[in-house]
Amino acid sequence: MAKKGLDSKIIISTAAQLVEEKGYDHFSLNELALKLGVKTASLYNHIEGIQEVNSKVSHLAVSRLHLILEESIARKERDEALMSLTMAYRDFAKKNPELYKAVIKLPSSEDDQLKESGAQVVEPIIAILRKYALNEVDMIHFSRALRSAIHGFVEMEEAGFFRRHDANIDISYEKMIKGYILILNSYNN
Amino acid sequence: MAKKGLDSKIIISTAAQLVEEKGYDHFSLNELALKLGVKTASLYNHIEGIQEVNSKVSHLAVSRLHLILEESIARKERDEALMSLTMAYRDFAKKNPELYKAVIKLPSSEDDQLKESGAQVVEPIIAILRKYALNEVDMIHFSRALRSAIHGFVEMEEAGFFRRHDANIDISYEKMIKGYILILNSYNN
DNA sequence: TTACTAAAACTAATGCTATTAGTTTTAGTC
DNA sequence: GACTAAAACTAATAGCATTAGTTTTAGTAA
Repeated sequence: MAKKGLDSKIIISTAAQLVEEKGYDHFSLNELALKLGVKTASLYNHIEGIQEVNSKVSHLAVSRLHLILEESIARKERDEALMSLTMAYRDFAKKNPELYKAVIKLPSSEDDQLKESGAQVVEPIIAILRKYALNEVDMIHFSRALRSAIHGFVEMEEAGFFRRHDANIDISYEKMIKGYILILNSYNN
Repeated sequence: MAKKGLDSKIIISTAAQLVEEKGYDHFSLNELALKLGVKTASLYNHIEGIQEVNSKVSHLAVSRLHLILEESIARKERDEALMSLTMAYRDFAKKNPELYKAVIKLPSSEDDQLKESGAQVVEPIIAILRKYALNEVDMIHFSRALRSAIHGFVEMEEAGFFRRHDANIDISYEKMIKGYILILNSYNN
């Protein structure tokens, strides 16, 4: 019963690990406590409840995605940067499918947090778009469409919606991105 | 304790109603039984378990969406049909946000069922695309991109990701769809 | 070195959840 | 009117999140 040196950070990163191992929908505080070598009730010395854990796991997921997106566009710009970012995004979702599910679940309650976290994914996209000749409003319209396409694609792919045909799925994705790049370049320059 | 005349159909449609009322994540067999005026255990005379209910609710959701998509393209074709279908899709998701969540959850276990249900949404889209000059493979690539964009958009909108700016969200959607129509028409004709 | 305190662990209990086993009632048929 | 199978029931189990109350620990002050 010695103090285990638990803190919120260890709890959340272990939770994220558990989410990836057992699946987002099968995460439980019991298993989390077990993995931490602690009784379930003891977790409540460090957390408010399970929804706080879920929320923080979502923020962790977004942070990791953000990091990867930033890395993907380092020393790149325009078409090359956009292709690199979108590939890195899908790669992240494929390597961390269960954790990625947490990204879309950022609880809509805590609105300010949501804004900040949402911004983490938009930010590198906007950074790329600034190198094209779009006005501010069109940039937002375009970024929404692009994020929709990327997120929609990786989620539907993971859910198994794109299994049916013999059309190669990597090519589908690449063609989709190239379509966006085409539209982007048509704005002028 | 008279027989209540329960059957799978009534159970599933009531479940769908409950999902919409209480939210997809707060659905329970207890509340379902309560709403049907029956004890929870009695449900098991008609269903295997909760995952069967979830699965069938998903199929119901897809069927309803399919119906609406078919209606939306009746007596229309090409650009007009595509615009109508995509607007109807988003409309459905906005009017039935909780039920729409069931659409993406078609359990990946039952593969054959999944193929069939997935097909229900692709089918009317493919029907429209046949009027354009795409070959079979490009049609599949394009339909994947389009479905990704539509689904991604409505899900991210519902999750609250598009709240930040003053760019009008309806216009974002319309511009996105018009982008796809532009690409589609560029294939030739 | 001892006493005190607050944090962090614990045990135990509550009320949800889905599910199963066994029992009683009902509706329809022979 | 008796029989049968379906469909309701009651009761119990196991797992879940959460809360209250208790004990232990680590660190500080006397």
